[in-house]
Amino acid sequence: MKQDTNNAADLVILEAAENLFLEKGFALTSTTEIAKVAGCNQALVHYYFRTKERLFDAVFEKYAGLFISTLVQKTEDDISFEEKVRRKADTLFDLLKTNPRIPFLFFNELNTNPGRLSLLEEKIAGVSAAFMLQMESEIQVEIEKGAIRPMTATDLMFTILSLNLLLFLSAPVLKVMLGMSDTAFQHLIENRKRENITVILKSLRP
Amino acid sequence: MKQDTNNAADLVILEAAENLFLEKGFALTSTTEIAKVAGCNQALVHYYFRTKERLFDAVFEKYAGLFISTLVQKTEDDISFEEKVRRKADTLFDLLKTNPRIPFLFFNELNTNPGRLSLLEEKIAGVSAAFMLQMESEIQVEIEKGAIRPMTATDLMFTILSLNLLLFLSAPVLKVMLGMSDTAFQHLIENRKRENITVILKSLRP
DNA sequence: TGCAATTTTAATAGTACTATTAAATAAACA
DNA sequence: TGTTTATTTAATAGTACTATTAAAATTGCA
Repeated sequence: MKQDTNNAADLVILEAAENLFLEKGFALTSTTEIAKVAGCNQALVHYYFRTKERLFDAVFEKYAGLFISTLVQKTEDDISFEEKVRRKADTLFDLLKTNPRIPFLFFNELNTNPGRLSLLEEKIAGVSAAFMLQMESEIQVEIEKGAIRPMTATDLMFTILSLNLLLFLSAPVLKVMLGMSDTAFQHLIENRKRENITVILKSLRP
Repeated sequence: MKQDTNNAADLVILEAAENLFLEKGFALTSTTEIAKVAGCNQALVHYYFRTKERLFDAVFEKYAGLFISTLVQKTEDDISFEEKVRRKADTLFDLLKTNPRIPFLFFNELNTNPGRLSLLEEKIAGVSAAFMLQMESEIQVEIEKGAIRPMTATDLMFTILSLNLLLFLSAPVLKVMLGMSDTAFQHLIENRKRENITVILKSLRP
């Protein structure tokens, strides 16, 4: 592999693969191209990862872990429910801003390769159940106080996810449609962040 | 082509292609497979459509037209603004319910093949501008009345689209994650329809 | 019926991709 | 240094796919 880097070859390959998968998805990315971007022979990709599938799994698992752990992260205790919701949306938004192409990759691959679902399933099962139960009970308290309207934790999480995910899923379309520069688009993103949080918080109202 | 149908061959091919594209996307669908599903020789696919790309464009344009025209459809005049919003969300939801895989196909292809964007762009340009202006002025009236909070037509449309699109984009994931039967999933969908409309209407509040 | 146009097929050229293998090179180490 | 181990490459087997072509089958119609 290239001598101008002290990274281990497998990491260089992994990074090249990651970028290409994020750009074009699994099907349209070839190991030949990954090798070219990584600056090595195509056989080396297979030497380290055996199959293109395993290489993809490595990328997929990395980000699945990152997203899931962020989503189920417990917020501080000594803040209001509204503030907790705000922070949850905020954290998700920032994670997406740093990894804007991940939703595309996930939806694409989960839709085309149902087998990948089971991989995600086992990863999510334990952690999410605990988190959702906790949230459910907090919501129940708020409802009984009359602070928010009747709803479930699933309802709320789905709203938060929908608003934030779709922004980044549609980013490439929006950029072209609105003929925006990258900085103009950053502004739109920030505006929409505020709008998303507004919608989420208003949606709680009794 | 199969003799047990009186459909023209090109329509049978188009329908087969449509189903496969919706199931697996452009890249993972081969003309060989399309032919097999259509019950004809693979060369016939190329005889009628010349390239796989053109065949895809036919499917893409059909649904782009359907979705765009539904989205910019003017609602009746003699109903309240809130009712207009409700009906817009309602119509979109029903369209998605009838064509649940279209969002996946669109996002997938617009993300992987940026060239397709220009095709969509010209289709959308004229009609959407007029619709959005109309909506913008109606919103302005409501804001001045103090009936709704300050917001733009883009804000509102984005909220409506986010909530409804993501439900169907994530359907395959949800089905597996929640281990649901098809009928149980239909229930979830209908519940979420109500929830979406609730969120949208609450988000208008001053 | 017989001819012309259309539709369908078999065969295949050409390309690209995944994965493997065996050989070459470099690193580790005693 | 010499030998073992790990890394990298060139070569290639094997497969699948798009698109074309020429011939066969079918259809429409004079």
